Amino acid sequence: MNDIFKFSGLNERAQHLLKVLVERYISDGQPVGSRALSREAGLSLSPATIRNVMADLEDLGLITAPHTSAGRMPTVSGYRFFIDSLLTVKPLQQEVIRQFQRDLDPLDNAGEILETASRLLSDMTHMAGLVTLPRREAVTFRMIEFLPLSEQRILVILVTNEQEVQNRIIHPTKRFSSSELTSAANYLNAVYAGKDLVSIRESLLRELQQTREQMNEEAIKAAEIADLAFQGSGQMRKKDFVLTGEINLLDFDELASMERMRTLFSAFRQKEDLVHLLDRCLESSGVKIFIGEESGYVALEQCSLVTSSYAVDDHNVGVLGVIGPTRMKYERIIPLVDLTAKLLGAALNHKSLSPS
Amino acid sequence: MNDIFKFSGLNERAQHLLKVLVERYISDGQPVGSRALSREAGLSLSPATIRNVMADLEDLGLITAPHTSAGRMPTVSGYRFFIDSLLTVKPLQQEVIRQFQRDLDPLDNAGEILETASRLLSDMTHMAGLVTLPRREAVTFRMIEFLPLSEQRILVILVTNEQEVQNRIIHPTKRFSSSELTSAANYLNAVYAGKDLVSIRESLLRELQQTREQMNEEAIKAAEIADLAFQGSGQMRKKDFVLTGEINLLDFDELASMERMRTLFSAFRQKEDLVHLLDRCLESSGVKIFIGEESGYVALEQCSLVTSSYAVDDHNVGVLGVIGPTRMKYERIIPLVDLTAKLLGAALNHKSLSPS
DNA sequence: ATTAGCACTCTAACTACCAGAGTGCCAAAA
DNA sequence: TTTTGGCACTCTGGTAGTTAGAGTGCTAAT
Repeated sequence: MNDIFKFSGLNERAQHLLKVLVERYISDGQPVGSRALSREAGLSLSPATIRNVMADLEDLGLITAPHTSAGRMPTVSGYRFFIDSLLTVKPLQQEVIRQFQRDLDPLDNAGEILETASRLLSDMTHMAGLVTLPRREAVTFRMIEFLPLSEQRILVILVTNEQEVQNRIIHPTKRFSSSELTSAANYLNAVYAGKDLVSIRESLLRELQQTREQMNEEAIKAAEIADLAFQGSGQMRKKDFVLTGEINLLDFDELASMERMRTLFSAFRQKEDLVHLLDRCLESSGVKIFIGEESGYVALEQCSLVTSSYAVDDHNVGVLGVIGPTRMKYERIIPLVDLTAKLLGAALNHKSLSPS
Repeated sequence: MNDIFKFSGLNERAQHLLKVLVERYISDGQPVGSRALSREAGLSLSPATIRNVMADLEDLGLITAPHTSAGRMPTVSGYRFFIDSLLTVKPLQQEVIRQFQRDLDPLDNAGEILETASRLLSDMTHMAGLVTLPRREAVTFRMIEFLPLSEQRILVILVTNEQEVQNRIIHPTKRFSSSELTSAANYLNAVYAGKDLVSIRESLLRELQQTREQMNEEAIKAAEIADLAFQGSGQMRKKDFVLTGEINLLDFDELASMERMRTLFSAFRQKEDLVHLLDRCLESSGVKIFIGEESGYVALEQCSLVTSSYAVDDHNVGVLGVIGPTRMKYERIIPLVDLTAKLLGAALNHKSLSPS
């Protein structure tokens, strides 16, 4: 925003030339020279004039030349200004929207929906698609069920708010009879339905620490087994996000050095940094863009990240987006990400729970 | 085997030289010349003599030279002969074995065990690790449970033979009361426990086609809902195998052309070919090796695949292995793959079911 | 059977050398 | 004052030539 202010002193013409330059660079990846720009811009100005303007743009740090006798290419600031003020996004074709719906609508399990959203993103953009799992703080308890498998092993089925079913096997030290289990389940279902998992765990711990006499037999048993059952149910997420189409990134020659790829792929593996970056997008809605180093992570140098948060019940619960070379067709990518976020939210909203 | 026969006419000395040559080539990736070989082989033969032998080996198609004035490197037949007759495998260090056990033992869910096995393979070998999911034909039914979620949605929990729990949501057209559901579950559990899923489906279909009068009310209801529940339970596998450490492959310069990587990675994506190849390993036990084009798939050119099947209850149910450059340290990789297969089988054997 | 010697070949690395593209600047034109 | 043509300059990328080094095959001597 500061930037917009700073650069808005640029006259129409300079802005227009910058726009054309960026577009041209994005579409063929070569530094753009004054000749090419003069032809392209439709302003009937001679290359010499263009050169003057380009020199100004370079002074402002918006474009740069890899060496004296090459054309110019946008800097990060150049891209930023282009995206914030110059870009004219392309409305999506109806057909695309319909296809997204066709792909997402029939699914009725959260895992597949996320997977499909990610795949749609990567397929449509030919870059890497990325969808974080919906965040779990808001997980509320719906019902629990115990199935005795053998003497010492009990299968716990935990149904949470319309999103998913968790299975877990516990090995209680005490023995529980089949009827004790059912009544424990009944008790828990009655008392805790609708509460969120974190507070349930707290309350269970409290109960167990209380002097036992105050509680009836049934409640104690229930609390004991429930304590086991809920253990670790909070942070049981093994995955942080669904990433698809990483391979597409091999196709971009600006990224296609082995070294780059290696760092990029290990960044995908490590996840922490990426997750942290994505979490920062969770707060506010709408499309966000990180250009190259802007993200603050070296691995993403030369890459841009276009993200949007998605919402369930009007709450932002996750973030999705695409990762690709800085030199990407933003005017097309942005609406795609936006659309996907909206449709993903919608799909999760009225769909039901699922196997993971 | 044919090959062994064919080449066994080679005298001791030629075989020994071939062995040293292959080892040397594997360890530094450069074609090996007569000078180097004469030094390395410990036979106190002059380079000239070595050259004569090398010429013979070349005539037999065991080694080849990339151009006139380079050393020789093994051909596929050369590798084959080396592996089948010349290789001396290194016994594993106790420490390694213990680490594998440490990593695999504490896990109690099938998914994690497979994942860990694959990761162990890729980490220890610095190549790509691969574990197919245990095959499902042998899945037997243990118990089923129905949880009504809402009017039209019922959560089905299907527990199979110690391996895993499947969740599925069905939308029956008829309404089922809570007690109908429990009695249906009881009925199914009583009748079908221990049978395999395929035959259960068949038998269910048969029952449904029979004239209804012959069956009691309960059985009909149960059959109807069970039919829904078992639908698609056979081929519900979304994944065919667990693949880890693909990224490691970027580190090998013989594979590190973008073009190679692309074809390789799309082969991983497509899966069919790879799965088909792996399935061929399922029949027999023991370590199998495919060198380069031997596999019959172009994508694996320049790669070798070292596999072994793993068994549960003395039945081979899956295949695991590593994919890496043809130029890999077989004497170390082979026992590693072997060990992993054995330990994976063991871990699956006495471990219990799991969330997927 | 082995080896030394030698002529030969092929690669990889370095140099030199344009041609092409593009720039910056200056002075003339508008 | 803005625009433009002209010109000298610079940098890259490709091509050609050269050379050192590694390795070979063959022959003749051991």
